[in-house]
Amino acid sequence: MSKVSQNIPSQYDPSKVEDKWYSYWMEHNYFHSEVDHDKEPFTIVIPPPNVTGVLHMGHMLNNTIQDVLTRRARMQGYNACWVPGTDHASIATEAKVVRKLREEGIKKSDLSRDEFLGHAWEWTHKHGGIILEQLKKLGASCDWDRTSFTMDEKYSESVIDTFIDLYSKGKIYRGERMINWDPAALTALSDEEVIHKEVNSKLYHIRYQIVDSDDFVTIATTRPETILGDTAVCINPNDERYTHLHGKKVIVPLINREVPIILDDYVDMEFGTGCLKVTPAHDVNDYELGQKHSLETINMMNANGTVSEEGELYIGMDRFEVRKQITKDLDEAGNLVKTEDYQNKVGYSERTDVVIEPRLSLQWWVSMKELAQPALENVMNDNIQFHPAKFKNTYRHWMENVKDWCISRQLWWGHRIPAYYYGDGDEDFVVAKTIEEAIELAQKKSGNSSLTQSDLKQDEDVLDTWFSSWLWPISVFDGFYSEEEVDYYYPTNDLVTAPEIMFFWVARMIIAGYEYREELPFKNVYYTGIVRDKLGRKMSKSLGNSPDPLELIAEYGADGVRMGMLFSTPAGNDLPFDPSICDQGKKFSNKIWNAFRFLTMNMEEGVEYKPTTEIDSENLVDRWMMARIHQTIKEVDEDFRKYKLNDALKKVYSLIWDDFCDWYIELAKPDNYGDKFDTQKMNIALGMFEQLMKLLHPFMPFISEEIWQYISDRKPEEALTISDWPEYDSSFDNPSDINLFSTIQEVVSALRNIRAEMGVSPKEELDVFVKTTSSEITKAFSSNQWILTKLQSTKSFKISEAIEKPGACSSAIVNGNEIYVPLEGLIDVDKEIERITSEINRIEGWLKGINGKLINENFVNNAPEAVVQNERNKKRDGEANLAKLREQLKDFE
RNA sequence: GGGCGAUUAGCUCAGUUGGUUUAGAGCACCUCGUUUACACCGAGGGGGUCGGGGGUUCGAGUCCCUCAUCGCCCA
Repeated sequence: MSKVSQNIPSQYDPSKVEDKWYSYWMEHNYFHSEVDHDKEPFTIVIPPPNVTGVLHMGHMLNNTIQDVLTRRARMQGYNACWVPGTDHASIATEAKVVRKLREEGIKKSDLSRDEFLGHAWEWTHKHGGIILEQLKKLGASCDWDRTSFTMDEKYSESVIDTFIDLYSKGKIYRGERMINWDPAALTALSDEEVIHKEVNSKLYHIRYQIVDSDDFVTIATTRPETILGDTAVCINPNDERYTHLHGKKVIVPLINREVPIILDDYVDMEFGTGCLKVTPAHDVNDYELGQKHSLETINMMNANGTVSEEGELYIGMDRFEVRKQITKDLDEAGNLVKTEDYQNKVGYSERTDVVIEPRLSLQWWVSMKELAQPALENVMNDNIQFHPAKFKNTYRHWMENVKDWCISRQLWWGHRIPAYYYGDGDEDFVVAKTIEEAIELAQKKSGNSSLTQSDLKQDEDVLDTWFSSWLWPISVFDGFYSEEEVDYYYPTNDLVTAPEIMFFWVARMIIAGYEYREELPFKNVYYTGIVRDKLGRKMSKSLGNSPDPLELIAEYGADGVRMGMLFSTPAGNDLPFDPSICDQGKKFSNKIWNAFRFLTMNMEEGVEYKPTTEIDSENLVDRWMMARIHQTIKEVDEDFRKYKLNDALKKVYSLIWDDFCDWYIELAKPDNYGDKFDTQKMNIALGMFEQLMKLLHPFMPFISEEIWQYISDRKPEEALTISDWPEYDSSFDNPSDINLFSTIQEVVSALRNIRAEMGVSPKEELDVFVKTTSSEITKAFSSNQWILTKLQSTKSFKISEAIEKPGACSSAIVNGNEIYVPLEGLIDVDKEIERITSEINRIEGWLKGINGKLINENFVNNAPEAVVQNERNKKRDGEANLAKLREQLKDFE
């Protein structure tokens, strides 16, 4: 090291460091990966954020974790490849573009499809890169050359080809079904895009007159407006209350339509009145009843949620207005029996947050049952591991009850469905990649060889966004058209994502993986928690309860934010976020910075320092520090294997702060004020610092690289980010050194404790006597006495088994060794008595428990010998200590 | 309504196959302190009997049952 500096500021300033190193890493292409069959790949594909989105706290957490995994793998020598990219987010983006156009006075309906798409692309190009740029600020070590977008040309082609393939295999079909309709976005949604919320509604009891009778039946409904579409009333055939109604008809109020009373044991006799109104066009269950009993379906609602012509009344009125009005009208007509408060769950659109309408509609579907099989099996048998594993249950439940997937969306932004219609019949269509192929197929299917391109009309709808995202781990490697990359990088290693998209995305990627590569898409899925605010609400832009990630980075540094988030989030647990947790990260940065700064202040001008791990084998402190480093390497590796990232970080944190800063550096300080470090001592300290920076780098890449580069002038190929991950070496991991040093630490703590309790200043020189339990301990303490005297100012320090307890003194016991500190004139007798008495009480309580066990014959006879022996040892040591304490107490009485 | 998971110090969480002490860590809190980096610091300290109840066991925060509260998923 040649850059000796006396003028490093005492406050670490990340803003001066982070951009510099990110640029350096980019400049040297460290994050780029190429196929290299001599190296094992480590691959992560990013969960592609919404192309028009901006970074939120969830992204911060998620991408920090991916970066930690990627950086460590890179250091371990894997060919690390983290593929970034964005998702076109059909509904969300289209909604934003429509809103933007509306603000400019343009209605979507006034534009042609192509014109609209022009605006959408413009928007995408303007906003699409923002979030990826923000990830760079966080330090994300993505291979930016591989940045993908779900609507890239090649990617789009794979989506269309997949559609065609599944259609040809009979796994995609077109059919009229009950779907979830979003009356605001004017599109169908999949089941997963519907959020069920508990709401306070009303249950309306409405009576229907029986035809040719003065009798009535009363039904209960939360949606009275749908009576416009009623085509039956259903009762349970076993319901004796209604036997007299079998075969009768009733009159739908207000519109006076006669509809049959049907019998079906689907009806729950306990619920409401036991009579169910049936509206086959507007309720999933009613639809099935309708099918079963061949009921008429009346589609009484328009796409935008207003009443249609078929509704006969309230035509053009909004559904919720109608609910109010019809209740009033029913009441006036004498049909409203009562209204009661009622809590129920209502489906809302994930994107637009409007109430979903069940609606009968002709859509495209993926038949899921068969496809889901391998995806279910390979998670349950742990071929794909979930972290934490508890999510397997949720996954299984969904997979076992999987429903067909509605994939068509009545939107323009996305992958347009490759179906071409040549007539009005339900089957008058073909599926083809191009219109040329479509013509050929259509001529064949219709038997009409005169069909031309102008007779064909392509489906107006686009595919669900997830129908493209499920190909992500394959398509980003061009896996549908070339084996070269996908063969090497696939299956990927880890996927880091939120549990909330387990079904939307994770499950479907697994399905696509087995369908198209007969192989899992990733080996591990790490589910992050949800970042919440103090009130437990999910942080979101719309709620306005999320801090701006870039401002956080500006305040605490990317390292500080990364560390703060990781520190407080075990895998799968929600993170109640408070910006102040980043403060701990910032403080840690500063601590590291100052530890390093202290070393530089102890360097001699003109000396060439060479960091080394060749420690002074005579020095217990060196041996102990190396042992702690290697112990930590081992533990951290184990934590990574279990995906316990926050445990790993805590261990590195404690190694640096507690072991290295609080003990190692303190003991490395020169004896005399103004002296500099001895060169070899400095080299060792720097060597250790290097190891620490390696362990820290995945978590805090910037400060670790900064210090690494400061320690020595490094060539580009020597950057920390591509250096070797430290390897555990058991020859350094010496438990007896660790034990001895811990005992010495306890002696120091005991002396500090005495000073604190007695109000003795740290500067006051003490006489210290240590009466040891054996000659081995005496020897060990004596040869390391310098450690004790360096950390405690002493006049004299005597160690022996034969120490006679001096007169008035304060005392302590460490592992049976007695420590005496004569404090003439300073001793507060009452305080000292209290100290000893409370210790005696503690040990007596402890021994009581132990004796209780040993007296119990069942314990002595049944417990394993080692356990019993251990209790006996505890009893022996405890009693010995007790005797010593009682002896000490005597002197004060 | 069905399923899953949680409930350990003021807060956030550890606690491995039931057996080292009267249950650990970080943050917060209290006391002292400007000692050769760091007050974004150092030293010391207080604080929980592990949601309630019952059971299994020589022994349970750790296994079983039950109740309560909270969260998530599904209908």
